[in-house]
This record gives sequence, structure tokens and C-alpha cells, in this order.
Amino acid sequence: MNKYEQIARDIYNDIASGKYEPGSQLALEKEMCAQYGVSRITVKRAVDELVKQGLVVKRRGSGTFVKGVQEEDVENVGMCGQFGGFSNTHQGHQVSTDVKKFEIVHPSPEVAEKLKISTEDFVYDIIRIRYLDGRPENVEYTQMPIEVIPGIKQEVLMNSIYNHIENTLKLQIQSAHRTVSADMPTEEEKEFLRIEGVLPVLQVAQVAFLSDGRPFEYSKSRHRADTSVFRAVSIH
Amino acid sequence: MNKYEQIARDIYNDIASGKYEPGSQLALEKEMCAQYGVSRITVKRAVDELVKQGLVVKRRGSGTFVKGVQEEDVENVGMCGQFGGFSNTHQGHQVSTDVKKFEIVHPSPEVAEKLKISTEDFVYDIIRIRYLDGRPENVEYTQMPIEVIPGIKQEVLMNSIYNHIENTLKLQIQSAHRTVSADMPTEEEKEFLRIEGVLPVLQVAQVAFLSDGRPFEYSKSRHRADTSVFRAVSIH
DNA sequence: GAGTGGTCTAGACCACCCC
DNA sequence: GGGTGGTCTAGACCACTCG
Repeated sequence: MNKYEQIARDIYNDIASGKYEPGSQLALEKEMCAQYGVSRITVKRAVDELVKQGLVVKRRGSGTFVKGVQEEDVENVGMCGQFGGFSNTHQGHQVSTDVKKFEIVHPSPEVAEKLKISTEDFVYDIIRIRYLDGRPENVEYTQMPIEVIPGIKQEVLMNSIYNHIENTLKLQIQSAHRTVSADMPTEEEKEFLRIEGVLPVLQVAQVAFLSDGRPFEYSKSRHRADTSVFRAVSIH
Repeated sequence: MNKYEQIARDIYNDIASGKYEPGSQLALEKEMCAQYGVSRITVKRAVDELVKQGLVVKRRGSGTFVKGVQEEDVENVGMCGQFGGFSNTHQGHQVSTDVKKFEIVHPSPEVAEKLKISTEDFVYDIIRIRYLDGRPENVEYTQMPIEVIPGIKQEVLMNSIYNHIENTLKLQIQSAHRTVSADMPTEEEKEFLRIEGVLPVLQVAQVAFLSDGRPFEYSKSRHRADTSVFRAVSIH
């Protein structure tokens, strides 16, 4: 564990545990240097992690202050960013999966372009429904190059593809480019998600990248609008 | 202008102008040190800006590589992040505004909590419709504490509140916490946005903060789903 | 003027990749 | 083994806030 990560985690815990009230001032960077026995630039980096998460604000000439945001935000953005697949973001709930389609096909030109592969290559073509505590929450359309992510089996799909990638294949996920939009469900999706009446879906389309820069996934997840939101923090 | 900002901008331009092909390797950090006459940590910081924007990937032991994402992404996330109000994010289009409501009221308990003020305080209560090239694109419900953002006039609302804050009041915007969701428009909104038939709206609710940590705005903008998306890049 | 965080340096050592 | 980026140091100076 790096020093700055450990320090960031420490401060985070102090805030989450209520040791720092919302609006109150954090210990000075100089003080933290002494407390942790590190240089100031390392403390700065640790605190900058919290700034990135939106938990604190730095004011040059004054100090660093706790922002005091809603608890939901802290939980959702938290130490981990809005990352991981579906399973990881809903800890504490019972997650189950229904695999509706699992084939290997050629990608469309659009998908091939996004995944930086040829239409001659092969991709997994997966449709899954995700349930939270037994209620359908979203339907996920996933395409992944078999070259990049080999060994996907039915069993992997029932759990987390992300776990398979990081734990079994030992690959690192680096980033995701997401586009969020609103749409109406198709008739099939209304069945999948047990939607009656008029309810839109929140669509999250993403291209995800490994740490070596290769795109490894193009997916669209379409969520019931009454049970899902997408959160983001942006810093100027 | 700071050195690392200038260097980041330089590299960004090299990528945007196509001097670096997608997938190609950037100049080494050591080379950039020589080129710009700065220390390596400064070059690193510059390149990290581009990583944050999702334009490049660093591979320890190998180098830094251009990710090769869609042009839309680069434009939208770009050098500026997905920031600024509506006017700034649609340069090149003709933007106009229709003010439907402009009053001063007490905030609801929920809004007061988010803005860290009392329900006894006053907030502007604003409803505006935004048009892109003459077509209604979204309706925006804004509440701002009059104490924090004084001097809002009809004329300001016709242009950009953000410009007023940064240029007239000389305040710095620091961050925004956003929650994106999908919903159906109300009957009134269908009129405002000239929606016929069944079309959902993409809602972006946000609390925005000044650089001194004070929340200064709670707003909900509800966009026609057929003309709007929300983009985000997340880095592990 | 005293004190805060912001930027930057020159140099060290480490973890990792590839040959 | 040679070269990459990652982390960290000790110290300097600057920009800003506040009393």
C-alpha cells in the first residue's frame, strides 16, 4: 500500500466516522506531515484524492474543509469511484442474474470501431438481466472481443465478468467512457424488467479499457428509471 | 499560466491535431523534460491531466499511449471537463432562453439541507427553457441563495448565470455533484419542450459549489431524451 | 505579516515491461 | 539488463487569505 493511499484512507475514515463535522477544517498539511512522517507533497497528494471524490475543498490561504455532502453520495462515490460492474456497486443486496443470450458473433462496424477490432474478429454477444433482491433492475447488452477476454463461460456470466477479468485473467481495468441517456423500453424489455404502464429506462453505454489501453468491452445497460440513478462528481 | 497546464495543453493539441495517431506512443517523460526544460514530476503532472480526461493510457515499463476515442468524446470532455452551464457546452449553436419563472422564495427543507442554509433564508426560484437553434432542448429549475449569489436580474437569466458568477461576482466555481436519472415529462413540460407522443426526459440534478466550499446552486435540468446525452469518463 | 495551500526542482529508489 | 513510469524526499519560492 502506498503512503498517499493509506493517508487518504485514514482521512476518509475520519470524515466518514464523523470525527470531522461537515464544514470543519482538516488538520493542516504541515501537521499531517509530522503525524505521518512524510513530506508535504505526499500529504498533498493524499488530500487531493479526497478533493477528487468531492469530499473536501481546499482554500489557499485558509486550509482544507469538509464539504458536508449527502451520505448517499459518499457511499456511492466513496473510496472506489463509480467503478466495477453491477455486482460490486450493490453490496448488501442480493444480486442475481439471468442469462438471456450468450453467443459468439462478428461485431457490427460501429462496435468494431469502438473496440478497435475488425468486423472479421469475434466478440461475445451477451444479454443478461440483473435482479436486486429478486426484482429486475436492468438488462445489459455486452460485447467483448474473445481475443482480449478469453474463457467466458455461463458460470462467469452468472457472477461478475469483472471479477473474472481481474482475478482469473489478472488483467487490470483502467477506465470507462460512458454515455448516459434516457429512452423508452422495448416490448421485450418491458417483459424482462416487468414494467407495466409508462416507465422509461436509464441507459448507460460504455466502452471500457484495460490498463494496457486495449478496449475490452462495449456495453449498454438499461435500468428501470424508478430504481436507478447515475452519480458523478466533477471538479473544475 | 502554470507550466504543467501549458504542457498538458500542448500535448492535447498534438493529439487533437492528429500529430499522434490513435494507439501511438507519446514522447517519453524524460524527453519532454528536456523539450520543455522542466522536471519530470511536472511533466508527469501534465500527462496525468490527459489521463484524467481519458485521452491517454500510461503503461509502466512501456510508455504512454494515445487511447483513440471517438471525437465527440474529446470535444465534450476536452480540456474543460463537462463543466459550465448550458450556454458554454453548446458553442457553435445558437442558444436562447425563455424565463418562465423568476421569484424569491424560502427553500424547501430538502433544498435548504443541500444548500446548507435555513428554511428561513431566501433563494431565487427560477424556471427557464433553453433552446438550441430555436428548438427547445431542456427546462431548468434552479434555486440559488440570494446571500451567496446577489444581483441576479432578468438580463442575467437570459444569458449565463455562470458568466455572471465568474465574471461579475468574481467567484470561482469548484465542483458539482450530479445525479442523472430518467423520467417522463409532466404535461407542462411536454408543452415547454414541444413533446408530442411518448418521449422521456433525461434529468440532471446537481448541487454546485464555489471554491470556498459554499454550495451556491441546486438545480434540475430536464432534457429532451432525443437530443441530449450525459458523458462521463471514470478512471480506476 | 504570519500562515495557508500551489507549484516546482533535482535527485533517489522502486515496480514493472520487454528484450 | 536496460528502460519505462510510480512514488517519495527536502527544500524553495509563489499566491492567496486573514487579522
